[in-house]
Amino acid sequence: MAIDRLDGRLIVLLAREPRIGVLEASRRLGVARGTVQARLDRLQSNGVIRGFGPDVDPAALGYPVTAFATLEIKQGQGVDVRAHLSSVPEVLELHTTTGHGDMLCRLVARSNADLQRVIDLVLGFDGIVRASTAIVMENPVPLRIIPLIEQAAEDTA
Amino acid sequence: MAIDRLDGRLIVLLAREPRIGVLEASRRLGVARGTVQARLDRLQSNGVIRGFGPDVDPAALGYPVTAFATLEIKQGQGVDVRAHLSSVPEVLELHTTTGHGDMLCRLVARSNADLQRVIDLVLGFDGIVRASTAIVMENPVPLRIIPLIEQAAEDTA
DNA sequence: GATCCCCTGGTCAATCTGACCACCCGGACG
DNA sequence: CGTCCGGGTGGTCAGATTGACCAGGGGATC
Repeated sequence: MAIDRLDGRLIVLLAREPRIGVLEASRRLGVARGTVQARLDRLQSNGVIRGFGPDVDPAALGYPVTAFATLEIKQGQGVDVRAHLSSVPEVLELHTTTGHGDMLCRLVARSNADLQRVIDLVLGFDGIVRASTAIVMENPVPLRIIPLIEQAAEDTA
Repeated sequence: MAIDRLDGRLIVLLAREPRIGVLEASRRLGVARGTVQARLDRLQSNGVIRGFGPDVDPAALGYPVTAFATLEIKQGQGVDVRAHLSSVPEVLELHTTTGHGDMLCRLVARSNADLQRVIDLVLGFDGIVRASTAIVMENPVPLRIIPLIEQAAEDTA
């Protein structure tokens, strides 16, 4: 979808200060409130903005350990493995990929020791041939979207 | 932090229906509005809920291709590599990890062809010895937090 | 038994929302 | 050249929500 500079500024503004309402946003952006409302509606129906769900920190919840596991799947077991993995709460996301592994998943655990339990849970399923796990030490760039927004806004404009 | 069942239900409710306000949430949960307000305040100051930023879909922005790159870094170049990667908008997150690679990053691109440009951008920096990229085909489990919340709420309770 | 913390149920003024409206502008088009 | 149309502007409106209070009730703890 076309994201112009105003859309970009609006999203960035919302990302930086989620609490501000439509009215305040319109003041900051120097446009009429109706404009901001219309843009927001459009961005949401476009699917550019999926929603404003709470941003939960697993670490604060007691799951400070993050790891990525690359899984190799037995031919034809894909569907079952997905179902299995999606039933494990500690699996935060799962992707099927090209390359060495067949799937990549993000895990969290209460501790390094607890990670063993989680990995056992994940692997305790027929259909997974091999797994290799990388524990996250630092997170120099936390999941972000602002720079991409800004680039998209520039590109379109 | 301690997350009891009420906190859990509150977060899940907010995650499912971000639009509802404190008042409606209190009705749904069957507690007083002040209680919900107090819980929310606590969760936010605890850092359990980081905020309510817009949930932006890179695909809808024109970046439908996602990939994960495992990077191997030349000894002592870590800091510079991080700075370099954080300057690339298409790098959505970056982790330092144990295991085969030294870093893992999530990339997006406008197309498979464009991914080449992004990878060249990422690798166009002295200090990265080797990189292996896995393109995401499907995303059977999109980044989620609800199941973990529910488990954490039960564990504490 | 006394104390403390949390939740309850109520009120209040201030604010924001979502919905309208008439009007104006620039670009596209016949 | 004139017209149409989408988008932005500035304004109003009633209704809903927020954030701030308060006194009181329980339950848990010591």
